[in-house]
Amino acid sequence: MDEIKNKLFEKGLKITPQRLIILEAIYNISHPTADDLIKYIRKKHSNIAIGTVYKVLEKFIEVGLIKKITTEKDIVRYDGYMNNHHHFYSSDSTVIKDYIDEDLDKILEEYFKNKRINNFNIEEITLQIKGKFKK
Amino acid sequence: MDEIKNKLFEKGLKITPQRLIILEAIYNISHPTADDLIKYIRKKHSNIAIGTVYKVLEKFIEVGLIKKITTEKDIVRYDGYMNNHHHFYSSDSTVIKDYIDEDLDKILEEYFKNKRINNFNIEEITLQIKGKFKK
DNA sequence: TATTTTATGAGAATTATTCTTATTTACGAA
DNA sequence: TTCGTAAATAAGAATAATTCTCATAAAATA
Repeated sequence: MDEIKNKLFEKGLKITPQRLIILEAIYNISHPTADDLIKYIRKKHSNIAIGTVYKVLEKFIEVGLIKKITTEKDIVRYDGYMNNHHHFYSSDSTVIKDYIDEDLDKILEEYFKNKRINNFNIEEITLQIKGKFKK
Repeated sequence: MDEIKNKLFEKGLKITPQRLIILEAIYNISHPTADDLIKYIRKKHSNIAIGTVYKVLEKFIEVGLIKKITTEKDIVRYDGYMNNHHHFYSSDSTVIKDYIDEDLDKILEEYFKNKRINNFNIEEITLQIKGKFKK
């Protein structure tokens, strides 16, 4: 729990019980929706407000503690893993899995450096890999 | 307009005025939301029902006429361009631009063929390239 | 400890999407 | 061409996700 406290501190955020609980929940659930987080948190802390969760998530994004994940759904998902990585998306369920591949990142970086896209400043490249998980 | 009629026919869909109007609108707006489409369509055809637009979009996806685009927002965007392609996402606006690059597609296909990801059947790889458009 | 700023809770408001039901329409068969 | 039927549409209610408002509470810091 002190690690989490530290993360808030490093980003210059005030340390509140709600923020500690929410950040820990993000680390414990894979790519959660706001609702996933609320349900998870309310098992132990029944009185956290929904609006608070949304506000805290927004703040975390602002300071770079978490990111939104892109999906096709009208629901937002969050990701607490901040190193560059990609995602496998199940085409027949809502499961999303991280895919970390630094070799690939280098290949892409090199590719686009040579490509010289001239009207766009690339900040980040993320692959969405759609398909089916084998059981 | 006959091309659009033909697209519906090829997919075995009944040809209705609403479907023709909606599909044409999709081709005329870049990566529209349902609301973009409704507003655009209602300029000329004020009596199309919102529910109809959603149902038609769903049907179009089902038969492979359009796709949903992944975004970070709790709003769904649609894309009528069905060849494999990637997207530039503006990090300071909602603008999305297509990026077509068959060389890159081949490189990625090759890369993942060699990589032999063993618990996942890849169906489609899409790059999200985030950054800023230069003015 | 007092002060000030910021965060939180509660619930109303808003927005996007889905659902329901009655009516209408497209289109193949007669 | 007309008819029958399954499918599509309109209208609006219902739902779900998110944002907003504002009064209260709690952090940080002087």
